Amino acid sequence: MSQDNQNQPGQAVEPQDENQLIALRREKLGEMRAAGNAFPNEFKREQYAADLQKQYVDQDKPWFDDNEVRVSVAGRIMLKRVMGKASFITISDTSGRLQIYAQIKLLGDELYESFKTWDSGDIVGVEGLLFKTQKGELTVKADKLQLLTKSLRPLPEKFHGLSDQEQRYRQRYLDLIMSEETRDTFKMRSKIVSYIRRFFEGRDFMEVETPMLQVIPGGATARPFETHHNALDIDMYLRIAPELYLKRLVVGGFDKVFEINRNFRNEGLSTRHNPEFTMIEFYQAYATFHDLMDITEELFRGLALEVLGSTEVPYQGEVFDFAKTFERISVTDSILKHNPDITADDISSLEAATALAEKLGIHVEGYWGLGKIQMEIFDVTVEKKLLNPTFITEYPAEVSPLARRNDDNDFITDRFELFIGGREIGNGFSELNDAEDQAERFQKQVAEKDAGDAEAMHYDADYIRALEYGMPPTAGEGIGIDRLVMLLTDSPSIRDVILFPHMRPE
RNA sequence: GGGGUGUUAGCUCAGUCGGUAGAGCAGUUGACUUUUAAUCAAUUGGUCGAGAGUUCGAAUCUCUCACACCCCA
Repeated sequence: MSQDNQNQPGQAVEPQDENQLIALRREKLGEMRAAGNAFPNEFKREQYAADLQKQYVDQDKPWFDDNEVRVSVAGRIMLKRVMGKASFITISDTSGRLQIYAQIKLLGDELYESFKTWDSGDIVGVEGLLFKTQKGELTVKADKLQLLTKSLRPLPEKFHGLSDQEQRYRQRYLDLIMSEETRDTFKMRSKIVSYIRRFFEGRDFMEVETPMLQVIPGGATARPFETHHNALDIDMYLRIAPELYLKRLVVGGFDKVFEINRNFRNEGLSTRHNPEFTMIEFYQAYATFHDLMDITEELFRGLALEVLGSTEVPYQGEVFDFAKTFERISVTDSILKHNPDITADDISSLEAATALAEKLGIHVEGYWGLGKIQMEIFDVTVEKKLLNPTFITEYPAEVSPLARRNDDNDFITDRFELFIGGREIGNGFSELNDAEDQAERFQKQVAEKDAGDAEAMHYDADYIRALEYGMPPTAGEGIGIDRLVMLLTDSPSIRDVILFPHMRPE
């Protein structure tokens, strides 16, 4: 709280969207202030709504006549039905909903009259005995009732809720109040992250934290956010990936490490892109990209079973099968498989591939090699068709500056990307641990940067130095958590799985 | 960056051919002691996203801008 804020309680700054409804609630709050402490905090909540619903689901109405169950619950008033000398309200706490019965007989005239002025959205504490209504709904017969927090703003319509998407993203708190579906999505997200963490911990991986503020933004090809460190007087970047730091740790002898954290990329916003997004990256020494594909299948299958209870993953009208072995197919084979009119010759020489790319409407830059052009053709003609989980392998070295070259074919690397629902979900490879090759690849990246590729990598001399000490054969992978959560929660937009997605300021 | 759609009461939405701005919910007042989106009666509430233009007259037609959503690059 700002110290120079001279405003006294109750004389708050006039909000711009003040209206009749808010004004009246402010008046009610004013009366509460005059009557004593308007924001009491000594109420002790003892039970959660959902626990009680679960615990007493099998007890019938007469049971409660013989068994006194006294509870103390608290939550937000979502529904209110006043019938003269008795009322029902439905409150919502973090676990679920519970009905409260308020009678003038039990509460007394004064409290009951006051209660009738309370509004939906207000937060209340309730004590009383449990019973079941004629329709069998578990209800608390309130003998103590206290308004804990006055809500000054009216809630959205009780039946339709908040449907304006912009408002749901900008005022997520309101979306969470109104939508069980939204609450479930983020509970699911928490479960997913928790499962992933346990999965790797259970395999002796160590969780680490590496710099988010980096002097050289490395580990991926993307535009970084720039910032400045005043004391050191140097420009710094928000990280686009943790990769190079995690591999330094493998050099240091931490054979199995993982990090779940945010990356930042200074790019456009879309249903699949948010400027900050969450990735898990994990690295395992003495493993290959084949091992990673096995681990990934195991992880995804386990996750689906854990959070959905099934290996069939419904998504936007499709169903993806996580039970079957994930298809493994090379970049070039996948192009041929999904495009009967494209021949192997069309994509095996720079000239032919360039011609094909241009026919597909791709703007080919002069510095692109065959590998880059193949990937562009793949992006346009294959990616969207990869619905069931598919590992695409044999990525060109040209577009894989950190991956180990294939022993039999140095045009390609021991790398894969995982696609589900037509979207890239993961990217992994056997790591390039040849310091001299890595130095050359960095130099090539620098040349591409000079040639106009703003996303090309910087030369990271300390990373080369680390590799020169020797990194054991290692494989590493990154998985986009947000896109994974989208899949498992059947969410069409990345904004639906990020609590506070980035929007243009109001 | 390009295209499409949208923006009307606190919320969910109507608004015909350009002719005085509508409903439901919420709110307010009254009735009602087992309701279930309670019900019944009455009633308050509007810079129609912003600006300009056409017109006797614009929520409605035209243009510009803002924001959002969707599609494409």
